[in-house]
Amino acid sequence: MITKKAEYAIIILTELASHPPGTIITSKRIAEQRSIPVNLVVQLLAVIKEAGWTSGTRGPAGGIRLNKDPSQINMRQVIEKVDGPIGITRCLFSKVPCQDKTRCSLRGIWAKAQQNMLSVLEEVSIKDLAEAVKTDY
Amino acid sequence: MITKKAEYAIIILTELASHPPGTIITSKRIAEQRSIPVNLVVQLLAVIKEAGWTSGTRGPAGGIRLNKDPSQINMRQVIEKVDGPIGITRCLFSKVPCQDKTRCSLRGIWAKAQQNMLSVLEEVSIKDLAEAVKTDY
DNA sequence: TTAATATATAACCTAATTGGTTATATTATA
DNA sequence: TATAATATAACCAATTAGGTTATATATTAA
Repeated sequence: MITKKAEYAIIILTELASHPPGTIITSKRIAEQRSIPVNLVVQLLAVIKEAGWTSGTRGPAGGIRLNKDPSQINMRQVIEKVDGPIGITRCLFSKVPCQDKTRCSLRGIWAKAQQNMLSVLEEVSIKDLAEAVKTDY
Repeated sequence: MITKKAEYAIIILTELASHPPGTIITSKRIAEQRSIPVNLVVQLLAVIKEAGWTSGTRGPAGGIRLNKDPSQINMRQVIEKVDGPIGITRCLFSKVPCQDKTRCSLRGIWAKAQQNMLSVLEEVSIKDLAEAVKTDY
């Protein structure tokens, strides 16, 4: 399952992307705005930063800035960065198909089902999400 | 994630469906044929039986018989019977959408991604799987 | 220079889930 | 009546999810 942490990470990036480019926002503010535990925001921002999508400046007046064009970050990328590789089945994590005939027939089906799911998530960017939120106002 | 138990259940039904209609097979034999722990086969057959797909006769010369046309059982049905309702995200389990704007925008996307996945699993029946295995020989 | 504010990083914790095992009861046949 | 089979329930260890706690480090303003 896609974890809540991955969902939070998407929301955090969306919050950053819904302000003018270059805007610096504090973790605390993001947490308040989106009702996410502050500690989790901080924890997730560390992972997000690892991907190079944001950078942070410390001290008073410090905060987080979005570094990458949000139209170039899609949902799948964020999920995989936070949760690791996606697999709807244990089977899809192993490189080698197993020996059992039925199970091998299944592998192709799992893969197709998963790809159908992922293609939706690949088509939606953080920018799309930020705009969708704005139009809701 | 779709559990190994659900996958096992699919394999068990496929094994039953790959013999002439009405054939009685023991749990032990299914377990050996498909390399599944016997205890798990027994446990899963209890769930499968609940759905009315099979019936068992006890005693020596007893075993399990497939009751339903395997073309009428699809993968999604089996998974949901064993694992319960499917949800790629915690969010999709709650009937009510949450308040946060970003999260509500996400809900529709999760739902679409999940439906794309499920439609694949709905299209494949136990009969399809049993035939796929046969043609592999 | 020091207090306050903010990110950065790591370790820890509890509850639920997964993938199974164990134990026991029941039924039917030889 | 012994044996082979299903039926049912309880149990269990390892992993994961979701989050907290603690501490270090950098920056600014007074």
